[in-house]
Amino acid sequence: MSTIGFETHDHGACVDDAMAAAEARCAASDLRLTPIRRRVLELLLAEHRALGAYDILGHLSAEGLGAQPPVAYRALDFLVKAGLAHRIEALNAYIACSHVGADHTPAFLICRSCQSVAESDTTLTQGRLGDAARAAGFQIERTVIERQGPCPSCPA
Amino acid sequence: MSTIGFETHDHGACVDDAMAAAEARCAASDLRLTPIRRRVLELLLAEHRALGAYDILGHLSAEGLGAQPPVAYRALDFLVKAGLAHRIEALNAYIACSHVGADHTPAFLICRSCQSVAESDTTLTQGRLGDAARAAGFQIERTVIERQGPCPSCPA
DNA sequence: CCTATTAATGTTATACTATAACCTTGATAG
DNA sequence: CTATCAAGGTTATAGTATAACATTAATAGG
Repeated sequence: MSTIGFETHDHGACVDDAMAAAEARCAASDLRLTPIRRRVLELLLAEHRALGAYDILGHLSAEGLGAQPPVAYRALDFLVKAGLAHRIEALNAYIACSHVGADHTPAFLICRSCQSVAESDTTLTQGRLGDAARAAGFQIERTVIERQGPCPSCPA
Repeated sequence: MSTIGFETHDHGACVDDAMAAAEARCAASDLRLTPIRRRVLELLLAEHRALGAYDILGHLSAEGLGAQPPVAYRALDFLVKAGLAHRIEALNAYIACSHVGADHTPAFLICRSCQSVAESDTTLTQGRLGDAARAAGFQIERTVIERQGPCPSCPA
């Protein structure tokens, strides 16, 4: 299991790599990374932090890329469906995926102060919780795992 | 690990037991289960299903117990803080707790068709995901685990 | 090349979710 | 009995999300 988000790192390279991975994935899957979608992904990648749809929309409209809510929501929906971003349910917000390419069940560590988000890529929970679900006759399609607390950089 | 929600059961007794447990907990912790709070808990217990704040408000206002959003949100906040109900983040909705008394980390199985919710009481995930969090210097205060899919009663 | 078709974007309007702020009422303790 | 505080009442507004329809752009087939 790897965790990305709270370590210091070469963020420029991190963003470049992620954009390259996104390009590759879209090319391979015949998905279109249009200017708006691309820009939204860049905005999300710029911070390891969850951004609301209206935060995104603010940036877009400042850049003349669209001023109405559907513009932001459509781009975010595309990125989420394409596996390039995740929705953080507990915050009604969005974050770029840190593990593009892997078909994964993400688990997030969310700072309640600064809204930094670390993504733990894990399939480990599938085991026992999956057993309980199967016992109940329930077929899991989507899993949300979000843990909140103070991050290493914020006061407890 | 026990799962409550999709099995058939004596629902009258289930509700009665839960109300009794809630009364006991409030008495023991010096919490006030006022008429509105009590009624909201009853409404949540009546179904093993997530209800939105405005669903609750609709019932309350039909019964003359308050017509404005804060009435419902305050009661729901109280119940959640008291451990008598949980918020389902993925649905922006609320459900009665199935394990009153236990200090637990709930995991939910949520039907995407009928919005039935089963609560799995589990501390099992604490282990490995907790390790990852500790390694990242992250102190977990709250955990959201929500899994969605078709339930046994709904078409896949 | 042209045009039929589909995907994406633009736009308006509105629905749904949630809380701030302030005031009134009622319970409780001293 | 009254000071204090918790709960509830009310108005207004903030924040999140989508339906519906018009327009434009990309692509494939002729």
